Amino acid sequence: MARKPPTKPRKNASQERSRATVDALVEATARILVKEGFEKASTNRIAEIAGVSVGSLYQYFPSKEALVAAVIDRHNEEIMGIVRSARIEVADMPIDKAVRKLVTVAIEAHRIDPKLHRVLAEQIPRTGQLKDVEAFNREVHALVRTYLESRRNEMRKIDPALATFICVSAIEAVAHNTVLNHAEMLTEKTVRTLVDETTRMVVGYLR
Amino acid sequence: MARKPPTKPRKNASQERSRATVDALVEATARILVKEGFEKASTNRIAEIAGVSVGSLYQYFPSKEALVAAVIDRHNEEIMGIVRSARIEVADMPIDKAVRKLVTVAIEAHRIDPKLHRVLAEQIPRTGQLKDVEAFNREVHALVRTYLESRRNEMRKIDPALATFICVSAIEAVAHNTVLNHAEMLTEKTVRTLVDETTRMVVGYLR
DNA sequence: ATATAATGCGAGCATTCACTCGCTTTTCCT
DNA sequence: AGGAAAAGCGAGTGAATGCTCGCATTATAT
Repeated sequence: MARKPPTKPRKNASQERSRATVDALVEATARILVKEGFEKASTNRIAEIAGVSVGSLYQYFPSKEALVAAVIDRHNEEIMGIVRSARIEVADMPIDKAVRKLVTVAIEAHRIDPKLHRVLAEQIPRTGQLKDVEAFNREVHALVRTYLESRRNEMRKIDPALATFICVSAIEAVAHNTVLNHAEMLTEKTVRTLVDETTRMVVGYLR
Repeated sequence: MARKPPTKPRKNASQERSRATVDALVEATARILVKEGFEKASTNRIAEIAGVSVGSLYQYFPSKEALVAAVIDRHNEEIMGIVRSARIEVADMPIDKAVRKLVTVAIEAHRIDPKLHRVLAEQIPRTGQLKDVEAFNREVHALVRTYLESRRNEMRKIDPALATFICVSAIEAVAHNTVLNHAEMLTEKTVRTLVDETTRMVVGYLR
């Protein structure tokens, strides 16, 4: 992500300034993606919005793709933060409570920055970044699978990997479609109903 | 889709020739998308592969986007054909049989042209075409909802629109992820297990 | 046969855009 | 203070690409 130094930096140098530049670039990219869409996100424009020159941009990001990847990563990292802590919180809960929590978290996670989420889902051609996204996906699966394995006694006999695949697919799809279709017009009540129903489906399936 | 004629055609003229051209263009677009990806699909290249000149291309398609949209439409139409006939077939079945059929069909539909499906899902920036895809989506929902409404007596008390949303989301997600992750390495047995499990989840949820 | 419309052609235009490079400014270290 | 490295600059380059336009070829009608 950072530049390849021609020689090693003597100390930490003025890292402050450059980190601010990097942040500004990523932030500008995200803003353009949300407000004007992927097509308008040219490197020149990103640099302009970031208040930085194109030259500086290329000092920190080897390509436009890398910039978009950074935005995706930042967003995914935010989501994973929530998911990871939910996984911990859920560790000692019985299945019905746990599933409810996970479903809630899934919807919450998708609601972090719905506009950005939408752009990432609809407009970004996944080329190369696929590996990163897949990694996050695998982590989610692993997190859920270990939980299910720890609660085998509350469940019917079923392959944990398979159960994970089905449950995660279903939960994610509901969360995803909810956010995409109903955008930001989502009442508390609607969300609760959705959570109730999805929980019911998943719990009913597991045992 | 067709050109705007400067004057009305006298008869049906040599429509044969032009229809062949249009077909060749759409087919070439699909082939390039599958074999070389979206980025390589320039209008010049599409024309070249179709054995047609760029000029002719623009006689029938006002833009590159229109060409891609045609490919998407053709693919969606193929899928909808299967789904529509499944809906009819399912009309008089009880819920468990019907759901099983619909789940099977969902996976089958996604398996029609997995490579194309993957490219469309991963690489095509949805800009403008959104409306079309949304229309297909709405039709699927309508098809399922009318079925559920006709079987209300076999189900617990539940809002049909909500039930449709949850079931369709879940089924589509399983089908989609199955095809995307496991590509074309899918044994009959695996598919049957997947169908069994998904059916179990959905039927259990509905009643 | 001749006129008219339909279809097809493809070199080239105009534009966009990712990216480079030579240079200046800022920061750090001694 | 002075020198070196880090950070920043932005006009310019080269390549790609969507699309046009004037002309050529083929089909249809009279």
